[in-house]
Amino acid sequence: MDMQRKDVHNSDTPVLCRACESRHRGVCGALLPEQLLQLSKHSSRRELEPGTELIGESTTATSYSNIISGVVKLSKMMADGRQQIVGLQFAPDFLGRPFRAENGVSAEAATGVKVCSFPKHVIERMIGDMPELEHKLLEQTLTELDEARDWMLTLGRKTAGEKVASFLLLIATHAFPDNEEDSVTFELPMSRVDIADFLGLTMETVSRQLTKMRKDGVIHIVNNRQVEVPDLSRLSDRAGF
Amino acid sequence: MDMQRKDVHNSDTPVLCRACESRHRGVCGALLPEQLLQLSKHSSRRELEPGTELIGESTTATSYSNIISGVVKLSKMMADGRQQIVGLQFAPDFLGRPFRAENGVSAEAATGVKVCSFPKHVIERMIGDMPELEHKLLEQTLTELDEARDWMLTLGRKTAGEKVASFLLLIATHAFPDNEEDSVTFELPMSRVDIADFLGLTMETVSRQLTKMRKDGVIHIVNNRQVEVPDLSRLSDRAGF
DNA sequence: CGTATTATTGATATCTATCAATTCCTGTGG
DNA sequence: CCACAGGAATTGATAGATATCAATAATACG
Repeated sequence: MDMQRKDVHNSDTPVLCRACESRHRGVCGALLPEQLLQLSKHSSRRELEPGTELIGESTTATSYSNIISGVVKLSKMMADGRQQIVGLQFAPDFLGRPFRAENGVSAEAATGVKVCSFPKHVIERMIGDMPELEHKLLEQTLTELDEARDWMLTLGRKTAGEKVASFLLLIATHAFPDNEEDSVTFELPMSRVDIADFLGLTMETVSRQLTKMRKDGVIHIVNNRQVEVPDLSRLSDRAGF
Repeated sequence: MDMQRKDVHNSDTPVLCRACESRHRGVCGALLPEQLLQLSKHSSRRELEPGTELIGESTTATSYSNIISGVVKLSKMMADGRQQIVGLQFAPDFLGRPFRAENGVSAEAATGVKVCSFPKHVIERMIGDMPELEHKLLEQTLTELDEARDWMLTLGRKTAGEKVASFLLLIATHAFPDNEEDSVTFELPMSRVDIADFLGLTMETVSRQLTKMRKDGVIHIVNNRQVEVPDLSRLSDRAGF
């Protein structure tokens, strides 16, 4: 079931969208050129530095965004400062919660991020008019729910070593969604502290596990951020699959 | 925004639904009497013993259900047997994943459970016809996603004591959604092993933490399953809020 | 009642966190 | 291009929390 619509005549497509990498992906993929035009009238593209906050944990969102490129981290914090990253969002994910007053999580650019944003009321009206759009939203939400539950297993039942391997596998598969090779090289989208906050560990434990995997030849650490995995199936084994 | 429709004339309502506790709740609340009639032609009520499996982790679901009463636990298992409960579902939650081939989780009756089930294709056709129904589904999915992320914080960053307190609080609030009192007594819907699998702990640790809370006067354990909480705010403090 | 299951309690082992140095990158200015 | 500063990451020593293994106690059930 392919929801994407290809524009036969580019002239129908709004200027802003014409060069957009996500034109046919994510929620925009569900829109007709005419609807896209409507939306694009109110939308704006922004580039965000790593660390920029997009959404506060208990603020009411006034705008929604499509991620064009980069990685956004969603996190929750306890009163005493303990933090847990509850999800990573990649292009072309949709960012924001229609019909929900509070967000419950804060969203922050992990890497440099390009987004296309539009005001809350515009998208909500369009959703009311277009079942197709709401369907797309349900699809993404179901996917996020599956990912959240997968990660609950990781957080609750895996050892530190398995957790770190699971994280590397997650990044590797998202960086190269349809990779067929055994070997991949990729850039980690975040610091050791962030990785620890995603895995429910400390920075030191993450570091030690990375070192261990390096010594065992499962990974090669090019520099702090670049990692090479010579054999994905060995990494997969380490992740507990 | 109240999605429920009250039937002015009961005569419109199908016999099966007339006495149903969930008639105006969950997905059924979004349906008109005539649509309800359509659905009820293919639906059947079942009562399930504790421990009955509703959905297998990697099986394709052929039917969907509304929970009328009781608690259903959703869980994931690793190859070596480690288990993690990734969610609890209470009435009037909807059980099943439209548009998704695999379930990814297994569902099992934690307590005795009453459900109202209908075949996959019936509900999927109705969803196509009724945006309202899909909206309801999106709402529930968003709620489940929020709950999953809350629990990720619990699993990743809370201590054993905080985890057990969080669990008791979860059950207390679901058993009595609009309780105003300080004090509540309720029945735990599952065994110590299950609680441990939900919290990412061992049975022994759960037991020790319960004993500790009992000695500290935060809870009173009537018997293995019955728990009394004299002061919910003290429990709340223990949960890390 | 007596038996089987479930839960508690105890002793010890193991894993991860914490605290404390280094060491390694990265980026900047000479 | 090199030296240096500051942050990020690694490594080491130790403490603390939870798991594991084992025994006992309580509860549910026939």
